[in-house]
Amino acid sequence: MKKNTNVDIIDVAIKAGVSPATVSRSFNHPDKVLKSTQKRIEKAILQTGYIRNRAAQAIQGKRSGTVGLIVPTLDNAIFSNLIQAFSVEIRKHGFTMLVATNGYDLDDEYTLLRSLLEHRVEGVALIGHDHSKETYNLLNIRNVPVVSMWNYKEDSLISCVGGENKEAGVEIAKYIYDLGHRKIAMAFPNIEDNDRARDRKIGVVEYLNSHGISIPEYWDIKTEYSVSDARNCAEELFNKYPHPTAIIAGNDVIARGIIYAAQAHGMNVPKDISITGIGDFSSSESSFPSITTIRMRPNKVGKKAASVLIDRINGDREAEPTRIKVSVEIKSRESTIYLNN
Amino acid sequence: MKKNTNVDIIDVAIKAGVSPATVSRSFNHPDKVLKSTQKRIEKAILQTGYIRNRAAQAIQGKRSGTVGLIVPTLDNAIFSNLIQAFSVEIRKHGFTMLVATNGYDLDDEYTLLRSLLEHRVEGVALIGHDHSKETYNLLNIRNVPVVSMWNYKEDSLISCVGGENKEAGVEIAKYIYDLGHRKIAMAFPNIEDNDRARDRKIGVVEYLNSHGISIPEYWDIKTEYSVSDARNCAEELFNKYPHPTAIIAGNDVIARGIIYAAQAHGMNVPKDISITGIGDFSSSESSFPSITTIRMRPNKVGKKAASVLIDRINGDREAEPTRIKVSVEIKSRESTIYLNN
DNA sequence: AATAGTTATGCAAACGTTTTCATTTCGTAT
DNA sequence: ATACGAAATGAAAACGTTTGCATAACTATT
Repeated sequence: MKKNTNVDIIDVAIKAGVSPATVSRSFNHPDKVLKSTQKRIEKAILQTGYIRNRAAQAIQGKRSGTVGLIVPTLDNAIFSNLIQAFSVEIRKHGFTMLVATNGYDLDDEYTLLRSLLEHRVEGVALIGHDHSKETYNLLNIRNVPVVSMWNYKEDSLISCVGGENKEAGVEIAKYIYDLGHRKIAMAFPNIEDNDRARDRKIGVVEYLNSHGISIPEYWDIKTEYSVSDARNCAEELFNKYPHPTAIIAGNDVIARGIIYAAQAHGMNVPKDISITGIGDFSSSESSFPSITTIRMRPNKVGKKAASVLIDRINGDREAEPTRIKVSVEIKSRESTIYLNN
Repeated sequence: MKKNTNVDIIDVAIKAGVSPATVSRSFNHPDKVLKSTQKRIEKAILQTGYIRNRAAQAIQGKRSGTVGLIVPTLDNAIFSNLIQAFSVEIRKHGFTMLVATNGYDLDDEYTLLRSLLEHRVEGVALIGHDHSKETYNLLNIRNVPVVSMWNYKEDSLISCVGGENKEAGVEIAKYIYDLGHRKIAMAFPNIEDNDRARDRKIGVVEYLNSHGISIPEYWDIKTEYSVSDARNCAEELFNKYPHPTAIIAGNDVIARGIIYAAQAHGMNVPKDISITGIGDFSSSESSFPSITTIRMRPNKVGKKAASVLIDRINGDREAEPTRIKVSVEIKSRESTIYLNN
């Protein structure tokens, strides 16, 4: 079997009896090439096993055919739905996705962004609005099309697609409050450098405060974004402190961990304790008990963010940021119950 | 703020008072450049805001600094752990990852592979050994370093890192059999084009058959790889057919869905029914009940596969495939119980 | 002090495309 | 048949690096 790492556009051109320019045009501006010529070129491509070289294309300074994505982690369900939707949509438009994870570290994010720009991605997608000064600066200087996913902010510096996380916090707090709960705990991750979690938590706290409820320190659980850590933290609460009648979790993954902890502790969810999430990831509806949560529409956000990004890539570089607010909505399910005493 | 999309290696060279060649060398062969010269170059880079152009580097035909990854889906926990580990390791060696999802479609996979090769990835990682003729052919013709993750095969055509999935099937079946279960159901996804699932299922069926157990059609559940579909399928089983005392699921995600179905049906896991997974994903240990499963070490596989791939990128192109078997091991947890009647 | 060997740097030719501009070909109206 | 505009194609320069070869600047050896 002959190895052909080296067949180029010229070989194809010769085989097809045309010039390299025409072959190039048949890829990039097919309408400018005669149908019959295209056929000959396609045949030549098949015969030679040619694979076009995007690097050589990218060097022209125009298109690289790639977009970059930086997410905190791939390790759990949190961003899975979102990324999958984003990836599929991006692909539809002929782009390939470069992915990097920063482990919630903003300095690392800057390095990753640089690395993506070295590869001349045509656009970049990030999560949320908490990014380092350097990151914003670099995006601005290079004038890269960029979209932030997962949190809506009406005065964001960059385009964004997402729900309003503070509103999500308010909604879930209101829901729990309206069910009659007054002894309420929270479980949130570190809110520093994480605007989504911060906004949610602020929403929850502000709503409860304004209704005369303040959450004591020992009911203000700090957890990582993982089922296991959430479970551990919740178990500590159940073992050491008075039990609340409801726990508001920062997202569905955390909620899940808390539910496991409650069940392991012999409690019934929701009879003994109501637990809520935020996010509505794909398995939240089918778990048992299913999780009462705020629907943040990860699929819609991912898909929409992809098209916003592509529009900006193809469009006006100087335009105002595009900001799309995806409505949030309470999904009432089995993990919560009306408190009647 | 001035926009500088266009500063190149020559600008840096001028600023630093050296030739472009020296700047280039300071990136790629720093040992060949005087320390003091490097300092001047670094300073010039900072002053100009230069970001090197990997496309122009890639065009030399040597390094692109990227590797490609094709996975069936990003949508759930199945590959999350694996990809995260792979991504982190790849990054340590200065590579950026191009990711594509094929939705378990092998024809699509071929198209994606082509697309990755257009971007001149230096290596490719795939899942399992079921790939189209065209895919194998293309990999061979282009002589791309490649590694297959998640399934070990001693005579694989390409390098691989993973556990022996058939063995995993045998182990879990043996475990359930040894607990005294004889009325056993299975829940697997479509095994066509999916060697991992197929091998597991074969292992289960062969072991049980050789011990005189055959699984009736209505206990041979076909499900998708999702919590929700698994739950639906299991609910159908519970509603319509005699109950088995144990269900062997194709992976932990499916097991989770079945557990939810059982609980929703008022059963206690494991008292009323034992349920097992395969895989041991990060949340399997901390769920309630925790899942008895086969540990397939996704983190280790991802990390190891990354280093195998990098070794092959840097090493001998004609070498025999590297095959690394990651041991599988039963993790006995709460979702199973000894059957005493 | 002269020579050989070593190290650091520069020069210029590649790498494989895309695109502008020029040219040819074709169809159509006269 | 002739001229004209439109459509298709070709020629060649450009994109921003890397690298082999040549040269210059040292170091060490005698």
